[in-house]
Amino acid sequence: MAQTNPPFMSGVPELLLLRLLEQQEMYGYELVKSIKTVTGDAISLGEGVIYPVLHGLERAGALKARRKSVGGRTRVYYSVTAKGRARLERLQGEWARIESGIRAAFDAPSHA
Amino acid sequence: MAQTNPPFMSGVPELLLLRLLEQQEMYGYELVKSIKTVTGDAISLGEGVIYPVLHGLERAGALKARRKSVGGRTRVYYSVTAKGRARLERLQGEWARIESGIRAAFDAPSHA
DNA sequence: TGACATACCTTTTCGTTCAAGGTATCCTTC
DNA sequence: GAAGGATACCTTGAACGAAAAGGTATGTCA
Repeated sequence: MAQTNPPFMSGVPELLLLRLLEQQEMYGYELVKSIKTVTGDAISLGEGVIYPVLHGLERAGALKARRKSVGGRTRVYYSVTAKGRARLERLQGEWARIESGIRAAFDAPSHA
Repeated sequence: MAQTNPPFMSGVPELLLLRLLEQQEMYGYELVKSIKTVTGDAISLGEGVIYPVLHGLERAGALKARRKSVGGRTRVYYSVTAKGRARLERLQGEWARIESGIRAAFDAPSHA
């Protein structure tokens, strides 16, 4: 069934990850749970989405990872770098632009 | 270079087309110009995006087309069907959900 | 004649989300 | 001590769909 690229989701995982990690370092599994709660259950991202994005952002130098053993389990904590903060800011601007454009389109008067 | 899937644009063309055509019938070229103005220049979609979406929506029964000759030129006017209106409503709901989720994430308090 | 706007369209590219599956450890319950 | 669920990491494959670039043709204006 693989319902891919559902409407309006492109770029959203990256934006949310950067936002959450900007506030405090977290690990993948934790981020999955966190996104669901901070968005008030509006947005839910699976691990299959989170991990690739995390790795991609790390490769791009936007995130920094460090391993930490907690109770026999290994966690990989991610935090945002200066480059990541810049990226977040750019993405936020992009989002604001699109969002305002759509709002404008729907606020426009109904007749010609 | 083909910068595909730019952040936050998935589903947006379809949403805007349905919104504009809900208000009055229009043809492709006109929609390209219209989207730029109603969104306050925030969103600009090329013909390579508009036409495929238009055709897809027509095939799906969301739009109805009729050809019209105007000054030697042929225009294809599109209007929204009942099915299209339902689709627009569903998409609007989707958009509202995502938008509210992101707003919630950014309104959340900055510390743990 | 040339240039530009109008008006339609298709093809190709490729990034990205998602579902599904895979491994391993820990904790609780029976 | 077996079973099941939660925790925690990860990869693969598919499919979608936005964008760029290119293509055709007519009208208008200088």
